[in-house]
Amino acid sequence: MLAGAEELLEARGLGAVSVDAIALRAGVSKATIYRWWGSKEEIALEAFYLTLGGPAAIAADSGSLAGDMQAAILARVRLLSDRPSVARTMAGLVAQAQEDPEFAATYGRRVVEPLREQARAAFGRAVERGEIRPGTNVEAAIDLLFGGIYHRVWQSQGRLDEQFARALVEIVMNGITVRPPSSAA
Amino acid sequence: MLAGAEELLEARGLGAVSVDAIALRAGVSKATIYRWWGSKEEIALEAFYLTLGGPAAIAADSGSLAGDMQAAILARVRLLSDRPSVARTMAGLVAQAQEDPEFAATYGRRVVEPLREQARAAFGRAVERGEIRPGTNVEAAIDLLFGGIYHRVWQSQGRLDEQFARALVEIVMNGITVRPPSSAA
Amino acid sequence: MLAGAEELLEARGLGAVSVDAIALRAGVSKATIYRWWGSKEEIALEAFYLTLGGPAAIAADSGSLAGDMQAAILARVRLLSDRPSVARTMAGLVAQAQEDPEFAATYGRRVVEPLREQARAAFGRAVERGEIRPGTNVEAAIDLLFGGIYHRVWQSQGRLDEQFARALVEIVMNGITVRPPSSAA
Amino acid sequence: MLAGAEELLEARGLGAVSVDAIALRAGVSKATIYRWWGSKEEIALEAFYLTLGGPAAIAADSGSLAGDMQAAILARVRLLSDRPSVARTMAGLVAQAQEDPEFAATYGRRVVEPLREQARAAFGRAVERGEIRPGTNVEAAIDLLFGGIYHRVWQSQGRLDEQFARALVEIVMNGITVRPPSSAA
DNA sequence: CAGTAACCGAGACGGTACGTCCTGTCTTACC
DNA sequence: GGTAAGACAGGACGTACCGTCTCGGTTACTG
Repeated sequence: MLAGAEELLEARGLGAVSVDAIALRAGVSKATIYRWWGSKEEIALEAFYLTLGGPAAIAADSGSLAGDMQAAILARVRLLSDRPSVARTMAGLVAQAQEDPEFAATYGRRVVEPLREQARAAFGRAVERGEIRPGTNVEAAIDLLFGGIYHRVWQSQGRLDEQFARALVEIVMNGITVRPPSSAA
Repeated sequence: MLAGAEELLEARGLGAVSVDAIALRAGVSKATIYRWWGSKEEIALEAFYLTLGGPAAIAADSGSLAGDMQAAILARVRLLSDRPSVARTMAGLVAQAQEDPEFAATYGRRVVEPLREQARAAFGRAVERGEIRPGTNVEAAIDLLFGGIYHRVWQSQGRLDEQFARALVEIVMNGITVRPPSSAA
Repeated sequence: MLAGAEELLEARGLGAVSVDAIALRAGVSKATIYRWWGSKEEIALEAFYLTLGGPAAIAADSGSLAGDMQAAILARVRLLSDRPSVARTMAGLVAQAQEDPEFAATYGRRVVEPLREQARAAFGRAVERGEIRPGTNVEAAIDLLFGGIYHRVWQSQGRLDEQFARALVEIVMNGITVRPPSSAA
Repeated sequence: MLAGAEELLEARGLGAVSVDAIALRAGVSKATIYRWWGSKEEIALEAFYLTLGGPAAIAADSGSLAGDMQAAILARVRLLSDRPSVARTMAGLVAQAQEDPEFAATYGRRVVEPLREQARAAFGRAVERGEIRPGTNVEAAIDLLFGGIYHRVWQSQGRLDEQFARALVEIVMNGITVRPPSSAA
């Protein structure tokens, strides 16, 4: 059922897929669909659940924040560049989240939080190791890194590759200025 | 006409506004709308044109890259936090851009490029001043900064305020690590 | 549903009735209408089905061809003169039949054939009784009688009354020449 | 202009021809069309004017009523069978005449009356010659003859040929009964 | 021979209806 | 008792015409 929905989404995109089509493909009645989900966006979200956020796959500790971030960012970059339909569908989910607070909550819980949680853990380890400056706004750093990816793929429409992923991490780690000041924020 | 559309979008959101409703509100026939625009997303884009990207409002040179970035980021943050309907509508535009390449091109030209252009100019001045490290991936830095904003408002659903804007710029300028090495990751 | 359509047709005429209006009046969705009928003409045809041709109401045998014809012609004349909207609507159906062969078939089956069948039966009895000349073109006689009515009401715009009905039958029965020869023209 | 309209009508039929299409074909602006005609039906009527009724083409006196009728009926039968689009278009004109009294008047004046006038003249000569029974309803006879043709072509959908034309005249002249009574109507 | 009026093509426009599609609810009949 | 099948009201879609209307650019009259 969710598998069929996923195939349809890959093939046609969220906007061009109707609940009727999903029901037909799954050999299921529309009423049954509405018994379990509230909209095609919820179906898409569930269909891509593991792919998009999953139940916080335990990320290995690489020993350095840069390594952990690199791994997380690269994973997401690869997902979005290898399966363009996932990026396309996510844009639809994000749009839906702006119009439906309940869906927004589900989206946050299923997609955003697992990744943030993972990132927070990595930052936590970095704090213990003394890798990052005290007073650093960790939440902002996370928004920066992931936001950079989505902005690239959704808005700038630029190349989304490993080199770009590295550049993101490099900048967030070290900044771009020539002579980093000794105190901050 | 565009004014009426804008009001409707503010009031109801892109998803809940129909072309019929826009036509009715504007005292205009639907055929006329389709003569000039291809979808309600195009109308929304044009209605918010100046607001969203405008014809590259010449940004003042504050003398430092940090100052220029601060100004640009703060402006966008204020736009999205003061007028939540703009953020909501933009999510719909971005989703539409993923499904319609022609619209994506228009969106890029009208919304993304003006801001990037402004940012590129600021970065160019910074290079001349020797403010940033050679080899810095300027495009990635721009995606980071703006992407951070959108990720915050659309996905993290966190507070979007001046403090957040400052944190974004601070991190991109100076990084987060304690002792910035000369090369990274 | 058909009752509502009939009222609308009576009140406004086929040309001025829209499918939307029929749907609204019947408290029915337009999609439902198109699920069952292909055009407003088909609706009109079905709405007037019994009125226009019906399932060949068994016509009584009056004992003579003149009597049978008189009854049939008079019935139609009364229908068209008592309910002018029926005549008006039929003209629209006939026009539609010229442009849509499938509709023409339905029209023939539902409107024309039942009456012709009835008339053929009456002529068959007349042949058995030896009332009519051998070699008579029965089909032409039927077209004459009914055609006379429609020509009067649609084209000549003359009075359509019992006297006219009698004149039609009288002429077809006995001709108009003074001394009917045994062969003609 | 009218020539172009006629071609379009032949090719597509009244229902499928729009005023825009006529204007385009004639290289004329729509406003100009509406300056001269009130509807596409009026255009069609004028385009087929001579064909359909003309300014009472003086019909030759064949010397007998049967001959005169034969000529008139045959002419109309040939017109409708040789140019099916004329029959098709006329059905549209007749339908329009039922919905628009002003158009009905024009239609009567241009199409119906010229033929009736010609027929009346022939009947008048027949009366002088003593060919027809006194008290004969001439108007009914005319409706019968022409109506028979239209009923055949529009409703019965049967063959419209010379044999049918002869049968119509034969029946109206001599009736169909074996032994015509000596008094009538 | 210039100035002016009438006309016309082009086509945008407000409006109405079209026929299609999809949504979310409901009922029916089967298993 | 749950479910497929699918009918249904509702409503938006994008298109096609209608009849009206303004534009300019020509003619063809007039002074």
